[in-house]
Amino acid sequence: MATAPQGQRPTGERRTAILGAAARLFAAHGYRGVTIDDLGRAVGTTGPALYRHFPGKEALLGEVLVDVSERLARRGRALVTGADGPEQALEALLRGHIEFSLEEPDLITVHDRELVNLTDDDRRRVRRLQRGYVEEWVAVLSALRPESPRADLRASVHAVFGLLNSTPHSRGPLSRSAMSTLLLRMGSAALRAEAPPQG
Amino acid sequence: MATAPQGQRPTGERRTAILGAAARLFAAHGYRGVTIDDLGRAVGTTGPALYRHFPGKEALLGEVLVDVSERLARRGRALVTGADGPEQALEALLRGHIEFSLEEPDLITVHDRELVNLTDDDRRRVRRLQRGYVEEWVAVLSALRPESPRADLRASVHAVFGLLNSTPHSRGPLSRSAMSTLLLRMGSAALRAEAPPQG
DNA sequence: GAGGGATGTTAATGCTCACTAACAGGAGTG
DNA sequence: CACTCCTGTTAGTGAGCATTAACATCCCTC
Repeated sequence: MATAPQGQRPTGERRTAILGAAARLFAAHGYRGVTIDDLGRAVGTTGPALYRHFPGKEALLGEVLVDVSERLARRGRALVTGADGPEQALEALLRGHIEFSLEEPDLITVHDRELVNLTDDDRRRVRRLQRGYVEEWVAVLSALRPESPRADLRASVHAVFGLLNSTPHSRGPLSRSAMSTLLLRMGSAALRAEAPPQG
Repeated sequence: MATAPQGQRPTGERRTAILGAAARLFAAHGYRGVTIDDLGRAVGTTGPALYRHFPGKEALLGEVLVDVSERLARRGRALVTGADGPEQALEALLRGHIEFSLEEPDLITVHDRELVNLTDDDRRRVRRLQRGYVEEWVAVLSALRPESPRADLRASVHAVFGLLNSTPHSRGPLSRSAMSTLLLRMGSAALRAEAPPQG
């Protein structure tokens, strides 16, 4: 009646539009604060139309989170293997993560906040991917300071993620590039400071 | 029938028990993932008994978040005014925040995550308190490096909060004191690194 | 020992919301 | 044209859950 439902191009462009809207809305209102109808409206359809593309709301969140986690993990691996030694690898990881968090603040927000709303199965999957990404960082750090216990390095990496992921909440009036510089500087200082007093 | 509802001591101890359970459960399952009945059960009553102590679920969340924010802000102010110069003030702020986040990880988690579920009114209140706390840090930093724009300092402070607040997610096998040392070291390195290239 | 306030209990009530049913129309294919 | 996907639409349906009603008990004070 309203808009004609024109046939879709080979790529599920409606699908990706839904995923985008989901990320944006989940970031703004939280998973439980967004209804199926909200999501439908955001992509120009009604709520139930979503079920033509996804089995349900949980699956939607699952796909968003698994996808982010995969992208981060894949990118991390690529950056490390492509780098020329651990010093460079670390800088590449920092720059890559910062770029991601400035580019996709919604995904970062949802990733941090909605783990609790996943299916057990999806949560396991996301956790595994996260672990892989963290271990990528830990391996690089460990090459730089072999004397530090892995547990310390792991905690340091999580701490730096917290620092870098603060972006969605705090960029304020700073330009993207100013924020990027600031985070790079702070992040690498934090990681460099992590060595225990003695040796 | 079951347990006798003995008269309560002058302090609303049931009240504080409820607030404690709320913080714990909200941290574990998210605000929307916790029902009134869950909360009642957690303090040894049934759900509706809560309404004898709080007007509703939203008010409960509001009280938890306003309370944390007030405690942080008050403590921040006290530490700064009691300190001997900005260098010491900064260290006191760092130590204070770290202690808080290690002591009350649930409150930190909820504070970070559930802002979105507050009443507009409560959200405003919490935001104001947060702003006050941030400005406390910014003022100290600004005394240390008067040439840095406030906006940069503000972003730096948020970033360091992200770093320090990573604790609930990442402590792992580290002891409290090891984690505390690590965070202090990383946090102050990050803040010290924040100065822009030139001057 | 009667009255009242504080605190609980169980049983509604009513709303929100994910999901399903039933039906419709366009696009490609023979 | 007839058939079949594919993707929509509107109108249920049923569960979950915050909140309220109605009623019970204990403690305190007079």
